[in-house]
Amino acid sequence: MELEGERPPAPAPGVGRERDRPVRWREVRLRRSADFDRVRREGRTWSHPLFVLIAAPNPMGVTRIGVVAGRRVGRAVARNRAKRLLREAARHLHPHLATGWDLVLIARPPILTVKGPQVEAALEELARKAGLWQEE
RNA sequence: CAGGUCGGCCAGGCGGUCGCGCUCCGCGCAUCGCGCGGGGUGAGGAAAGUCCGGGCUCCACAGGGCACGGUGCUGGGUAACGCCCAGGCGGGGUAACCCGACGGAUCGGGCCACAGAAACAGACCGCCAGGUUGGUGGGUUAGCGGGAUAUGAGCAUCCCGCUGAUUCCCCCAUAUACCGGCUACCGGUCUACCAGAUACCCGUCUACCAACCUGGCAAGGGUGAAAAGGUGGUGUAAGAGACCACCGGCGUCCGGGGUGACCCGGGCGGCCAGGCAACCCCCACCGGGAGCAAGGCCAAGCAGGGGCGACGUGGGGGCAAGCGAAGUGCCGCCUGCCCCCACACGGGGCGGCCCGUCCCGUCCGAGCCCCGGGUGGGCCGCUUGAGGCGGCGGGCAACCGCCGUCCCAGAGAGAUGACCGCCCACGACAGAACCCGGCUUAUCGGCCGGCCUGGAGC
RNA sequence: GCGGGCGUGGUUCAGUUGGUAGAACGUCUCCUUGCCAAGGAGAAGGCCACGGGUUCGAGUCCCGUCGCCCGCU
Repeated sequence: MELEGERPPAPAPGVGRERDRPVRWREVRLRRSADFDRVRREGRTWSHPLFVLIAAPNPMGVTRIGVVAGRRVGRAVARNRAKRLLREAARHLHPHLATGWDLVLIARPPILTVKGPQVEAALEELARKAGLWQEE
């Protein structure tokens, strides 16, 4: 399912491969408003009915992930639900993602109709399209 | 048992794997801090909407008046409320029970479309009295007169006219005779006088209809959401609370009950004239402004520029320099700086205005406006509180007091999720962001209790 | 957290002392033209966002709900 054509720059080399270790989610979160703005301004976009993936390279050697659910998704309960599903999927699949990227996941309303594994499958599909997927 | 009504409670549960926020203990690295292991704890009845009320924090705290906003039966509860409890009154329901912005309409302004005579004061139809003018049909029958036919003449027969407005019949008219309907109209039904003379003459009495005029009336009709107390009687030309009886309502006074709203009984009064104050308004009571992005501390960083802007005046004091032939003293004059007082002006506190008051400033300038620059990190506030539970006591209750006991989320891109198994029989509305008390709205289903109505059985 | 505004025909908007809801454009029918457009004549189309209340009567006044938009910090 490798996508041909132009591809984002290769991940920074020489980063340790510690995929066996459980990911410490709090260390790989994208937190600052400036980071979100930078990714959405400079990054490339891949979309899926459940959510949208935006990716931009960073020079830090780690892959950070931010999660967004706007008012279109629903009220507070619905937005929390959407962000939890996206965080859980990202946490599980983080070891398979290329390093040195900042990712933003934007929830769409249909995500409320599915369960966890479908979100993980959708994230894997988008990661493959973006060329960020690394088979173990 | 069925239906109804009111109140209270629960908000899927258990187990396993991988994860999250906070916190405690131990160990390790070891400056903050980080990592590992273990324990504890972790969203709601509405956390929601932000419709009220407070606490807390900062700003401001002589005060007065006027605005503005809110609340609106009474008493109580409370930190406070527009909330709650109890009671009163009004309305709904067979009942339990539920609902009610529920002060004032004889201080004033305003509004009440259309219809209707009139919407708060009146007369369209109508009823009554008086006056003026005009009118009251036809038939039959009778009388009288005339004529025609016929005859000697008459009677008789036929025709016409007049009279009896009244006795027999018919028709017509009449919105207060009655019934029905599409209701000032239409249809149907009923009634339409009395007396008197010889229905002849004279005279008298009197009825009815129409139009108009003058006056009286407010019963009835019709309009409307709303029209002047209701029923019966007296009374009158016709009528009317004009008067009377009973009933209903209003005002006022007295007596009684209640803290009070209000209720009960009695007397008196005129029946005086509606509704809307979620229209203005009046009355009573309440209300400073902002909000945890409040506010405080630490660290880091930066760069300033422009515009508007009040006239100042008088007095006093201190210091310094100069001048008055001389003088480190005294006095006077003058200049500069600083301070105080009074007045004027400008600005601010003072939330909208005025008075008043306090503070700052008046050309080295208070304050205001515009442009530009830096930061957007950390800590505190931050959860022990009008707190939960249990018991006792007070109170009809809301609630309050005392004692005991418990600690029960504190995040900061923002913590409860993912997967599997089982059970109940499939899980609704929905996520804390400073904290409480209420209200309102959303909500699958289940449990418990009080009361009411109906039916059945003992 | 605090504050403000708006929901009316298909669309854009009016609508004051509360009294039968209007305009423009659009739609439809007819006329005009060989045909279309323009033009002329006429018509249809609204539970005034929703639910209660006040009033005889509510688009309008009061309370609540929903949706959309804006401002300040």
